[in-house]
Amino acid sequence: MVSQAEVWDPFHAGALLSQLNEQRLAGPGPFCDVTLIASDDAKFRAHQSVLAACSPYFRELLSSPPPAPPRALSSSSAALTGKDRVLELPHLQSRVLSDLLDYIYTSRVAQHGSKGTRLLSEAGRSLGVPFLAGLVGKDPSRVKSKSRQDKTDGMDGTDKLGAAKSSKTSLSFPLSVPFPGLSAQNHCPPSSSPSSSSACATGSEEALWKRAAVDKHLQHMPGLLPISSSSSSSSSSSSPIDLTAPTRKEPPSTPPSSMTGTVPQFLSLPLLPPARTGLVFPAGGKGDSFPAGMDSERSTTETAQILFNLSAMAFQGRGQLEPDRKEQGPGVKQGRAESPAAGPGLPQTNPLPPPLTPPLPHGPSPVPPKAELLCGVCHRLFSSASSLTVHMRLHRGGRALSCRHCGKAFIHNKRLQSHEAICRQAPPVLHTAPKQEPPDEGEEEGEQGGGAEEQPEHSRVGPGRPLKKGRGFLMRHHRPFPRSDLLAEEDHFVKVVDGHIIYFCTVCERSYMTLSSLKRHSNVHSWRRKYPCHFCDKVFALAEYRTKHEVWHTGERRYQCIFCWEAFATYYNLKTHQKAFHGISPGLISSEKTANGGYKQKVNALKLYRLLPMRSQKRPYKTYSQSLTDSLLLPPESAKPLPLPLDCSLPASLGPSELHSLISDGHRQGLLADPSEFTFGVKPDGLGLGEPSKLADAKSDMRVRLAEGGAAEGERDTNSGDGVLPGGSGVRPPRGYCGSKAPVSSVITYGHPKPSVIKHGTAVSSSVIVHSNQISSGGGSSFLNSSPSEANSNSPVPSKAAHRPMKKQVLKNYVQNQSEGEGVSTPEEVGGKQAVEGEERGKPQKGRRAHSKSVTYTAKPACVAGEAEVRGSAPLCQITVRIGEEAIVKRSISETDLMRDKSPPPSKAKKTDASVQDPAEPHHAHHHRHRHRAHRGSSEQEEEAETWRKNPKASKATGKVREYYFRQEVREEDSDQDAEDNLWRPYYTYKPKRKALHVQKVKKSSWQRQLRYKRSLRLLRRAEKLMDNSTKEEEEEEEEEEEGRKRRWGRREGKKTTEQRDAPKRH
DNA sequence: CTAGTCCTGCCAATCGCG
DNA sequence: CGCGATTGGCAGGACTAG
Ligand SMILES: [Zn+2]
Ligand SMILES: [Zn+2]
Ligand SMILES: [Zn+2]
Repeated sequence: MVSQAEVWDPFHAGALLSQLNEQRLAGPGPFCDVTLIASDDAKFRAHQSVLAACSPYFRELLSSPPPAPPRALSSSSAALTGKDRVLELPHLQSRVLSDLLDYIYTSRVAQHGSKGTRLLSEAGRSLGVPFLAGLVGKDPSRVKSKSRQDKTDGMDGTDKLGAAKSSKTSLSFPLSVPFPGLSAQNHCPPSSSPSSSSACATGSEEALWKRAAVDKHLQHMPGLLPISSSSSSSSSSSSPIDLTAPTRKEPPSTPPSSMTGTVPQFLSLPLLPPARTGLVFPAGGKGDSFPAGMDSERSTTETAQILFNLSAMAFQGRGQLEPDRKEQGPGVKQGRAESPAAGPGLPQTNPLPPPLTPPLPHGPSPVPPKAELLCGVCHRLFSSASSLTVHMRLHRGGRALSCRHCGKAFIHNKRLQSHEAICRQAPPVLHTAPKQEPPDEGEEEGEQGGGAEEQPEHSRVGPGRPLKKGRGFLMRHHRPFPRSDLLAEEDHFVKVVDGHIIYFCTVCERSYMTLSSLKRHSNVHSWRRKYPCHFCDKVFALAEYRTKHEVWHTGERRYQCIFCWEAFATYYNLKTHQKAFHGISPGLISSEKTANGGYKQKVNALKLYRLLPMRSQKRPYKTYSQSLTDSLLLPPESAKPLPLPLDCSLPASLGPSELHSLISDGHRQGLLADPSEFTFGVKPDGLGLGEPSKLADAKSDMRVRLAEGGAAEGERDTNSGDGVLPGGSGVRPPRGYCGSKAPVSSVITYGHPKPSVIKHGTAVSSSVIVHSNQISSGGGSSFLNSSPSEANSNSPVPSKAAHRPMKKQVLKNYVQNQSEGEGVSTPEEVGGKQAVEGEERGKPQKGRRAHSKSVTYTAKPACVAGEAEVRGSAPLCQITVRIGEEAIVKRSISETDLMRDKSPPPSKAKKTDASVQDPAEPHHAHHHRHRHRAHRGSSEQEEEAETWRKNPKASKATGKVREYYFRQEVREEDSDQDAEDNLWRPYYTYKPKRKALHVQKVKKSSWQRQLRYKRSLRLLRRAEKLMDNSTKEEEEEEEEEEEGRKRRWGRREGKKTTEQRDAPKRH
């Protein structure tokens, strides 16, 4: 077929195959359009055309419109884009399927023992892949070298195609593995990379990775593989050899049109970079490296044929295979011009060139209901298929990447790349270790206690390995104690740079200025400790994460804006609010941060917000920030019970119902009314955490009063609203969550009147100008909430906690506060001033008199910032803070400008809505699927905690109940499978931060060197570990990371930031 | 791009030990 | 009480998802 005049690239087939293989292994990229699900639910990504090209079975399957069932499946198990198909292959185990795909994409067959081979062979028969079918009884090695004929023999009836192919065999295409010359770099020159999509590495690293891959291939495929005569190539008509055939047929529309069989054509192939062209006759080079000859004999393998067949269509549009689908882009079909015969891989059934006639009803329906745009993994809903597709990367994506050396699976290319570099370096250890998966599996099992997921097959790591489900991954986190310990020991290494000690995580190489930070971080890898949410099944690696997360459940809003008194759930929300409504630039708000993103309290930082005490005081002490903050700005106010913590302030006398009624009237439904308002405990609002709880409303007044009253009472033991959280919802913590009960210190010292002071602004740059004189001390802040309410009768908390005496200081302060309370400006006052703006918000207006000295903060609109004032433009808002006892906020700004317009950010509305329905954190709602079960941990603590949860009362007996109560971190041992599902994981993986490097900018180069050195050390360590059988740890960790990484990389691979960050690390 | 999460330096509070 | 080791809260920039 190839015309004599034609020039052909002997390496094309191999390179193409290689690329295709990479595509599928790379995870959910734009190229793979079918997901295969093995009996054990393992999922594999592949190309429809490739599958169809090599298996009649797939061809048929894919050529027909997706059956309804499949669809369902797709929606549930994997989100797919319209084009994507999901094929469930219940008769194939993941391992077999993996091997099958490996074969299809690499021409190689992994030997897994007779059984494995047998299974594979069976699969080959059932799928019509002669070569595989013929594996049984054949010597693997031989098999490899076998010619097509052999394969043909094995074929089953399934192959309709069978016959045809042989003829074509004659043409040989070296399956080449990309010869050296073709190395990835060539394919994807960094410089040119941009054009290359996923297939090509965008970055240099990627290039390396590819190169590695190539090398690998070479190793594995030293010679040319025999061409299998397999029938696989579906179309008899299409001769594998005949390059032109397919191409020529192409319809005008297709891009691939270029393929004419001539050299140029090849060039045009998307997969192969132009560079390749030059390769056309790598003559010299290739000959050397490859035995070359690309004679007919060696040349093509079955896969090669497939590739050839595909080459024509591959990029025309995947649609070909799935002509029926409407979803495919409109353009998709166009590509398909060829007659059935022409398209090798194409199902003859769909000759439809007719893009026109697309859709079958059941196919992915043209317009899938949105309902279908549901992530099968997390159940999240998406508005568009594309978004869902992207999202799915998070779940499945690139699990399939595997190390060519050891087979270890990775989610992200980068990770793989780095791993391979290492792997190559330390072949002995790493290579083998991974393969000895047994340990790994064993470990999981042991730890998991029979996790549902353990499937030996899955555990295998290697190319084409099944994607593990989230659960599977998670499970890996569990390590036996011993290991963790071991890990712990090696969790870091230290470097001294310029006299500074820098701690590095051995796992991810992130650097830390402090050991404590590193240790804290290391748990992310080791999961030595787990911090389960008290409300849901999520588990976190850092206590802080859990704490923050729980806010979603409690609805607690601790960040109060001093300008408008609105309270927010997170600092972020507060900041956003102030920026939007008060024109305050973050910079002014407070502390300065360290180069690393860490934070350093400024001595005279001015805080424009108040941080209310944590409702669930896990730690009965006032935080550093609190004291500072309060002392600075809030002194006066603090005296007064803030409205926020209703629960705290709520007098017992007042029944919830009353409150409720109060609340209910007014703004309840109003725009402004936010859920937060109704925090009384009556209902869990759990709502918009992001939303400010409006202190100002009418209710606020009430609250204030109540609060005061409550405060007066001192600690109200009887807190009717026990479930209520400050600012928040009445959600009651389920398992041992101790709400306000915590003894503690919520009350903080307040009092020292040190008037900080502020001044009005003139000049500080941004919008707010402040000037503080002496900020000094202070102790603190005051929160009414302090009431140690321990007592809530309801509170599950054991008496112990309740009984805990408040600190003297705290009490003292508290008392003081109480007394001062009267004079202090209350929110009400503020409200009054705000009244202007406040209507919407329903803030009460109460006129108040300012006492003592006051300072005025001027906030301008962000846009106007600073300058406006200079010019004399009116400040958006002025805040007067009275030093001493009360703070008064004056707002001269028109509310409208500030608040109304911006008003409730969209997010607000959303959240509210959502929240109403489900108090739970929006994002993790889906996590609830799996119940977090009791931890079986051996650790006492854990048990305790558990006990508590199950039966709070039971735990009371122990004197330490409280501790447990508050600290439920679970040790590794307790791993619980279910819990694992919910393990927290970052969006991205841990890698050295760029900033860390920045910090040391000057020394950057040296750092890099060090890192490199470090890495080598790490390798050594790893090797050691491996020797110890501790391989898993790393793997596990890596996998975890990988997941995140994959996400990250997937998205940002090409970005500078990423590169930069990596650079130091990698180079 | 925005909204929101993640990370990590810094430090408060606690715990264990003497 | 001091001291060292831990734990984890906080800020706010870095970074991700959508
Ligand atoms: Zn790390
Ligand atoms: Zn939760
Ligand atoms: Zn505000």
